[in-house]
This record gives sequence, C-alpha cells and structure tokens, in this order.
Amino acid sequence: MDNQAIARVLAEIGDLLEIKGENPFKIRAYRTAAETVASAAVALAALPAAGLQKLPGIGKDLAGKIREIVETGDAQYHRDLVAEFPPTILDLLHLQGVGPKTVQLLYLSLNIRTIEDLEQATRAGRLRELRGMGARKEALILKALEERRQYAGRHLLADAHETALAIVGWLREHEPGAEYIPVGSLRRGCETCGDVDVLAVGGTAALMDVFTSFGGVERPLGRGDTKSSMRLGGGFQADLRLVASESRGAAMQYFTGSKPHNIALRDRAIQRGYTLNEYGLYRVSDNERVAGEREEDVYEALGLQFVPPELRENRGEIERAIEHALPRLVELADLRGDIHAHTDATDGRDSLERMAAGAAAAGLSYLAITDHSKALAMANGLDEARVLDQARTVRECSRHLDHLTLLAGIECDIRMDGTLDLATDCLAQLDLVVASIHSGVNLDQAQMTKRILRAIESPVVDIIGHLTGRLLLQREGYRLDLERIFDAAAACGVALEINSQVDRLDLNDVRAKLAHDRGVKLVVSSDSHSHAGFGVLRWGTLVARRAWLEPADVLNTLPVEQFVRSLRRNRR
DNA sequence: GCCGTTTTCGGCCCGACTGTTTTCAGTCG
Repeated sequence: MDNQAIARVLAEIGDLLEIKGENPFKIRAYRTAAETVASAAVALAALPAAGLQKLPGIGKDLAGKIREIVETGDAQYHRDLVAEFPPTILDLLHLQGVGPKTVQLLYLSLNIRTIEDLEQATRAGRLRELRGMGARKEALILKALEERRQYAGRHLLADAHETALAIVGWLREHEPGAEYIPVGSLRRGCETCGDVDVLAVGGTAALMDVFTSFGGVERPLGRGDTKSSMRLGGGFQADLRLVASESRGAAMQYFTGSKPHNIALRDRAIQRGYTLNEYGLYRVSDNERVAGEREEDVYEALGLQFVPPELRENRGEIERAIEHALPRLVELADLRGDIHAHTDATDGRDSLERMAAGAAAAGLSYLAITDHSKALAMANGLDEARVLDQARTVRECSRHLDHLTLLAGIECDIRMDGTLDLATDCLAQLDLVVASIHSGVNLDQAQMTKRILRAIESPVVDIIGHLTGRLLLQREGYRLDLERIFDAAAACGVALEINSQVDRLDLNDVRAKLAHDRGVKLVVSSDSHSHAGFGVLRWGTLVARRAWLEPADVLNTLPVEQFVRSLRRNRR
C-alpha cells in the first residue's frame, strides 16, 4: 500500500467527519495527516508506529490507524463512518456552493446519496422544502451540477498562467492605477491549478467592475468591493482580491498559500503574541501592526528566513526557515544546457539547424539532440545506421556554431524486458543516452521496476527520461518501486529527468525531492519538438524548485565540459 | 486528534461574500 492510498483513506475520514458535524479540529487533524502522508519522502507502509509518530501532526492514535490501514487495507473507524454515511455523498461535497452542512441536510432530510439523487430532487423542486434553501440556492446547485459535467476541475499550470496573464492584461489596460499580482497555486508553481488568483494592490472598488467585464467571464460567483469571483469559459474560476498598498506583502503571503503553510505560519504568530491576516501582522497586546507592506517583513517578524513561494507547502520549510537553512533554489537562468530535444528526423517539427537556433535564442549554451529510436516506428524512430549518421551531422553542425555546443544523443526506448532498443556499441559512440519507456505501460509493479532497473544497470545509459510516465489530468504513472529505482540510479550514477512538458512534469516535485534525498542527480530538460519549444524549461525549473533543488543538484546547470564529464559514461 | 520556551488540559487561523434571514449560518479560499 503506497502513501497516496493511505492518504486517501485519511482524507475520506476527514470529509465524512465534517459531514457528521464532528469537532473541526479533529477533522483538521485527519486532513493534515493525509497531506503529510501524501507528501512523505519514504514509503510509510514500512515504518512502525513509533516512526510514524515522529511525523508532524501524527500522534499515537493516527499512527495506529495508519498501521491498521497498511496491514488490513482499511481502518475500522473508516468502515464505521462509511456505514453511517454512504461514501457517494462525498461527490456532493465537491460541488461549488455545497458544503458539509448542506450535504448532511440533503442526506438526512431527503435521503440524497448521489449526484443523480441531487439532480432529480432539485429539478422536482424538493430542495425548497428545506430550511435555508430558496429558489436562488436551487438555481446555483443546478448550475454547479452542469459545470461538474463540463469540467474536470483542475487545469495545467501553463493554462492557468495564460489565463492569469490575460486577466492581468485586461485589468492593467482598463484600470492602470493598481498593481496586479498573480498569487495562489500559480505563484507556488503547482503542476495543476484549480483556479486563478489575482491580487490587486492600491486600486479602488471600481476595478471590480472591470474584472467582471473581462471577456472570458461566463458568470459571476460573487462580487464585493474587495473580493470577487468569476467563472470563466473553459472552466476556470478566477478570484480577485483588492488590498491597500500598506497590506501588499501580507496579502501576497496570505493569498499565495498554501493553506497548510498559512495555518502553520499563523500558529507561529499566535505563539509569539501576534495575529496574522491578509492586512498585516499585528501585535495582540496593543493591536499595533508590525509588518505588512513587504512579504519579507512578515517572515522576518516571525523569526523566519524568507520562504520562496514554491516551498510553501508545510513540508518542513518552516522548520528550516527557523534555522535560516533553506536551500538556494535553482533558477531558470542557472540552466546552461538542454539535454532532451527532437528534430524532424523523427517526430520533431524543425530541422537540426532551427533547433540549434532556438536553443541559442533561449540563452542556452549547449543542446543535446535526442531523437527517438526505432521502436517508435510511428515517430520514424532512428535505427543504428541513422543515429550514427545523425551524430556525424550534429557534430559537424556544432563545429560551425559560435555560442552553442551540440551533443549527439538519442532518446532510446526501453523495451518490455528492460533491454535497449539500439545496440550497445552504437549507443557507446554517442555523447549521451536518455532511456525512456513509451510502450508496454501496463506491466505490474514488479515487472516494471525490474525493467527500469535493468536499463539503469546498462553502462551506456546516462539519464532516464520521464520515469513514471504519468500524464497530468489523463493518466496515472507506471507502477514502480521508486525507492529501489532511486537507490539504483544513485549507485550507478544515472541521472533522472525532470521533463518540462506541461502535461508531464515527470518526475514531479515530491519524487524529485525523494530522488535527490537518496543521492540521485537530476536534469531539467525540455523534450522540445520545435525551435520555439524551449520556453517550457520554466515549468520544469518550477518543479525542481518545489523539489528543493539547488543548482548543484541539477547537472545541466554545469558548463558543457563539466556536464559531459559528469555523465555516467564518462565517470570512473 | 494533536500538542506544549506559560500548559498533559484546553487550546487549536482568519475574513469576505451570499442567501435567507431579521442577526446569522454556510461556504470558500
């Protein structure tokens, strides 16, 4: 049983307790524990109860429940709750405007158990019989049901970024007096975003009208003088908050989140005699504001090093900030090379020369050409003769370039049995080999792990590409024993890729951190298929930052000679 | 249910907006 599965049971207990109307702090304890478990660096199934209790927010009781879940696949407490409330009512909880109290009311008074029940009851006008329910609420629920059908909920980071840019552009054009700052999960660099949050600083309430007249708005969800929410076409929700200049920093902190980070921060504020909200940090004794204009000041006043937005997930960053020992996170400008790109020799759109020009324009000083190997016939993958021919061309082309070095590589398929798609003596003649899986994705965990381990053990493999094969919002990754794979990669000197394609971002933040913690080096690569495709490196860099990586942890921050020397094939 | 540089008990983050209400509960972030 993996951490995610354990976390799901704990989170579901939290949801069911909320519907039951239990003590909110007990509910929070389960939710905090679920988040801690989901982002834990090691497989908790292997830990005894005593070890579990060392994790923050997990005490004797929860440690026991986690052990029970690991050993029996479920917890009796969970089963009891499910017997009391059908688990399908949890779907209702995810509807916009429907919370735990409403779900409980719907279930106990109308016996509504499913989305379908709710839709029927609403259309039949039965909701109006209930206290606190009127025609407007009824219409809101119907709307929420329709939107649920239409949209899955979350969106890729890059799409959220585009939407935020469009909103900010619109606001700047029509109400230039204020400053506009995208915040929320977008600012933290989360791989998917549920909504787009924008902070307006120093404007007037009039800008709310500008916001609601934004072209992409489908319907308003709420509109006030300091806060408005809109549903946009394509399923995005956008929130705008307005604060005065003196609260700029506190508001940035507050609306960037995450929720667990903010709760921990406000906890610390209370302990130190302050209260923290979106307007500032206030001393309780005399209500004096001690910080608020600058975000850095809020952290400093709480005795903390400034925490970069990407780390604000309550995954140990506060403890490290107390010691002023946060990592110096890698930045996009630290990347000197890209080591995964395709040309029109296989499924890329552009020629070698155009790809080189694109990489140079993106400010890179080296680029590895890594087209597909022959197993990907659909992509016109290269066989041994073609890849060696291409390598000659790449090296020749590189000699004629002033500010860019081209490396001759391949993205070689890992076959079902873990052997490589091209002959070893061919692969040995290249500058580097990225090995990836593109087919046979449904093997069980033991087979898939063995397959990857075999590839890692091959002396001609330098890097494993998009290791887990997950596709965001589409497909879970392969079933893998990641800890074994990370340990093998570390032992063999094989680097793991953070693939920057917006729907991959693979490895993700938590796994890249775990890999690093176990001694693995990483690369951030674009997997670009066109000369304009190197911009995605910004997304991969965000993942690396969320994984706590410093420049020294990412091989392609090195100058080209050192990078080449650091490859597994060139190490002794 | 967790936790402790006042505490092993009594705390536990904070505020805006909506709808259905006549003073507030519910939802959201």
